[in-house]
Amino acid sequence: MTTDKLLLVRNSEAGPESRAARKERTRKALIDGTLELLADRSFASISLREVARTADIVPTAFYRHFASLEELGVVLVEESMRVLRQMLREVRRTTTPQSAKESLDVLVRHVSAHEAQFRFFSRERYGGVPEIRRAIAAEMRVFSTELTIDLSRVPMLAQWNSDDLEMTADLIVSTMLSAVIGLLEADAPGARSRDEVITQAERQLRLILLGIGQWRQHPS
Amino acid sequence: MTTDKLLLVRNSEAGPESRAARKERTRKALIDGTLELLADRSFASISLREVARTADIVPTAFYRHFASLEELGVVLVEESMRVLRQMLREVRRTTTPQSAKESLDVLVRHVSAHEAQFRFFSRERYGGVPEIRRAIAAEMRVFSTELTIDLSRVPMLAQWNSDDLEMTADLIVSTMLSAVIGLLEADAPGARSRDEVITQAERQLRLILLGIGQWRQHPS
DNA sequence: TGTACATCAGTGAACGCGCGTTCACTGATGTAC
DNA sequence: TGTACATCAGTGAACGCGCGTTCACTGATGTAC
Repeated sequence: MTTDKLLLVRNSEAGPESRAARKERTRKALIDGTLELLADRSFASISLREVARTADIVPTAFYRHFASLEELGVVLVEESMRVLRQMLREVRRTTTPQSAKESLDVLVRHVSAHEAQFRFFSRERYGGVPEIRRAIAAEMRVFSTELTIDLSRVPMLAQWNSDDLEMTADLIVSTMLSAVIGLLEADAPGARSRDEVITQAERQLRLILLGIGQWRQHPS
Repeated sequence: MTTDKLLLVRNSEAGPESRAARKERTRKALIDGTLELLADRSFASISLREVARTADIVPTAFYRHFASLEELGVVLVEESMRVLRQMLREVRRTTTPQSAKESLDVLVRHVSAHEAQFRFFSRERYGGVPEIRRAIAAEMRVFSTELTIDLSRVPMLAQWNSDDLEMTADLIVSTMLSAVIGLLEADAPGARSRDEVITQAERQLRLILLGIGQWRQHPS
C-alpha cells in the first residue's frame, strides 16, 4: 500500500523515473521550449526567465543545466547543424547533382521534420548574435565546399576550373536556401503554397542545370 | 559684441539655427544613431534609452520625435524601402535584363552608398519584428513583380508563360540578394573580398542567362 | 531488508540594474503688438 | 526697435517592472553498510 502510493507520486503513468532521467527530461524541455519561443522572435530578444517558464522550473534551476543563455544558444546551433549535416549526407548519398527532384524531396522532408531548427537557422543566420552568426556562416561554407566536390566528380564538369565549380555550387545552395525559407513561410497569409515553392525551386534548379550545360560553349 | 557672443553660443560655425532646424537635426541624429546601433545587432535588441544616448538627448526627449521605438522602426523600414526602390528604378532605367554587368554595378554602388540601410534590411528580413518582416517581404514581392514585367518585354522571352517568367525573376532576385549579403560581409575575416563577390555574382547571372536561352528547347 | 548519510534538481527570497513611461519643469526661440 | 507672452525641445526626478544572478534551503533519489 505504502509502496503503491509512493510510486503513484513518483510517476502517475509507469514505474519510477531515475534522477538522471528527470534531469534529461527537464533539459529537453528547456531546449524545446526555447525553440518554440524562437518560432517568431530572435534569440537576442528572449530571456532566461522566459525559457525557464516554458520548462516549468524556477529561473535559478536553469543553471543546473546551462551556465548561461549563450551556452543554450551554442547547443541550439549544434543541434541545427546536426540536422543540416544529416540532411546534406542524405542528399549526397541518395542523389546526384543532376537529379534536382530527389534532392528537393530530401530537403522538403527534412524541413518538415525539423521546422523549428530550420526556423532558428534562417532567423539567426544574419539577425543573430555574432557568435551564432559565425557558426552558421562556417557551416554554410562547408555545405558549399562539399557540393563543389560533388560537382567536380560529375563527368560533364570534369574540365571545369575550381572557381566555376564553386560559383555554381554557391548558386545551387542559395537557390535551395530560398526554397527552405519559402517552405517556412508557406503557412503565412499572402505567401505561396508549399507546392508552388517546391515546383518553382525545381524549375530554378533545372534552369541552372541548362545553364551549366551551355557554360563552356559561351566563354567570356 | 553682445550679439556676437550670442551667435557664438547659438552656433559656433555659422549664423543662428531655427528651432525647427535644431529639431530636424536631432531627429536625424536619432535615425542615424539607430542605424549605427543596428550595424551588428537586431532591432528587437536595442532600447529607447540607448537610441536617445546616441543622439545625446535624455530618454524622455525621444518622445518629442517619435511616439515609440516601433514608430522609429517604421521610419527606418520606409527609408530603406526608399533606397531600394531608388536602386530598382535606376537598374530598370539604365540597363536591360541581359546586361548583368551594368545591373551589378548599380547594385554595388547603392550598397556602398547606403550600407547601413542594406544591413538593416538583410538583418530584419527574417530575424525581425513581425511588422517589419512583413513590410520587407511585401517590398521584395514588388521587386520581383517589376522584374517579371521587364523580363516579359524581352523579345527572347515573349513566348514564356507567366509562371516561368516569375520563376526566373525570383531566381535573379535571390542571386542578387546573395551578392548584396556577400558585399555586406566582405570586410569580415574569413569572408570573400568585394571583387570575388562581384565577379562570382556576374558569372552566376551569366549562367542563369545561358539557362534561359535553353529553357524552352528542353521542356519537361 | 533497514538505516544513516550524500547527492543534487528544483525552490524562493533578495539584490542591483536598465528598462519604458509619467510628470512638472526650464529656458531659448518665435510671435504679436 | 522693445516688450510681453506663447511655444516647445530638452531636462531630471520618479515609478513600477522584468531582468540575470547570489544564496541558503528542501526533500526526494541514490548509495554504503
